[in-house]
Amino acid sequence: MMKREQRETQSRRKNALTREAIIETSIAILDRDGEKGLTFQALSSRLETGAGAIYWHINDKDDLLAAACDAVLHPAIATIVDHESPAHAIRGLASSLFDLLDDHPWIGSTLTRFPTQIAMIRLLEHLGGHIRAVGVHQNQEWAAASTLLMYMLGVGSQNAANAQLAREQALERSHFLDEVASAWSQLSADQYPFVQSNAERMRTHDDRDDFLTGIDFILKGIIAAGIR
Amino acid sequence: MMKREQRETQSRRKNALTREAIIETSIAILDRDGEKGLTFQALSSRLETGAGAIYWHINDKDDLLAAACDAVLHPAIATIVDHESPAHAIRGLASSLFDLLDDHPWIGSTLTRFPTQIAMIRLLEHLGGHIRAVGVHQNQEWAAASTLLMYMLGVGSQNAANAQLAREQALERSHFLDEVASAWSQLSADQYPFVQSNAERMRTHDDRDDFLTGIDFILKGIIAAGIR
DNA sequence: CTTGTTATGGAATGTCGTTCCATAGTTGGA
DNA sequence: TCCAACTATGGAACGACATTCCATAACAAG
Repeated sequence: MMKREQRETQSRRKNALTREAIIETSIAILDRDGEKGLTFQALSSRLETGAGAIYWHINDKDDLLAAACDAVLHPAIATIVDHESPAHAIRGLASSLFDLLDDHPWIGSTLTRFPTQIAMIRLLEHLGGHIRAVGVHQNQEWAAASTLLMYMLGVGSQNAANAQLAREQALERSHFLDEVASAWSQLSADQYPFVQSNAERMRTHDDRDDFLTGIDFILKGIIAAGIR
Repeated sequence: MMKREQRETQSRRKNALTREAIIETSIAILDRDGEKGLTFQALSSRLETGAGAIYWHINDKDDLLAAACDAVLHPAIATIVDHESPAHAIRGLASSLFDLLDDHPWIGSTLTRFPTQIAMIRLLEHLGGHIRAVGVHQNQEWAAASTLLMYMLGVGSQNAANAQLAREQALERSHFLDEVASAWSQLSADQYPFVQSNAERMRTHDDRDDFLTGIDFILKGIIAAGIR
């Protein structure tokens, strides 16, 4: 009766339910229906089993979400190629990560919710390696890598939240941003001159470009702090 | 039967339940017991009423959370004093915001979850005003303000998640970080040289300092990009 | 006092995550 | 071949929760 620990993975039964199958199906549901779509009801009906069987393979829903997150992130991070310079490498990592979080918005909130996940350690490690290659002073390398990571997670969560809100209103993402832009452009120019005058930009801008511009700001700042 | 819209706020009853009282009590519960502590059960028992009465004044739980968020942020942002330079002002705003999110960790996740909140517009407006004062080129002012905001939200969500995990394990925040540091320091130095060698720093570092160092990186990068 | 509106509080509903448990499948030994 | 012992299953049961429903209390105006 001792759950399923780290035992050998050989299936003793045909059509056996496996942890991997559960995670893959979960990812499919998350991608299609978002975070709220992943219920044990939906999961067990898709897997043609009961909730109890699923719990033999996973601890709880948090475990499942963290595993799904890792299953998507791990191979994606591993395949990132090296670049000519550390700065390019960081930019490339950020770029890949953005695309990944854009395809799987649920990762943004999940990754933030379970900070001890191995996926985040791997991200930090990659960032840290490049940061060291840049030649940042040892006292600042941690802060530099953290800053980049926190920024990436911030954008990721934000995109996730936008995707979630758009889904609730059954809107396309672009239409959703259109509505935000309209609302912001109607703000009083006295009270909110900055937001109001930039509202139009919401309609036309490219999230990805803005994100990478932010990465460039941070990189520039890190390097500038280092050479001083 | 048309709920309670924007009608006049005069109470027609003594000991009247008001939206404001509900929000204040919610904030008290959130501060004491975290996000999971805020249930309609807890809320109605504290207010000595029923769930139905509460729903007369609020739309749903999301409405309540957003309102609580705003009720804390609005006065806090408004009282931020001006500083000698725009860069100092941004640093001051960041600093105040950090302390606020540290005192009310639930704001971190709530603010991220409802991006259309007025509170976020106000934050952007403040940041944008200072960014303009710095003299950033108009093409970049939006990206610059967004970068700062995304970074702040990233750190905020992360602190919120840490606080939540610490609460679940009934640990003090410092003990929680201690455990993270221990786990990270036991990582293989081959696979994770950067994280492993910085694990010790987790135990001694000051979150606040790291956060502000990140703000400085970004500011430096924004300014460097502008003067080029 | 009467009537209509505003507001209340608690019961009822439906959806979750999670646990329980009877039982089926599988393996290794007698 | 039969028999335990372990592994795994599926669905019922449970408790917590957000939300809705509804009878009725409190109030204002006439």
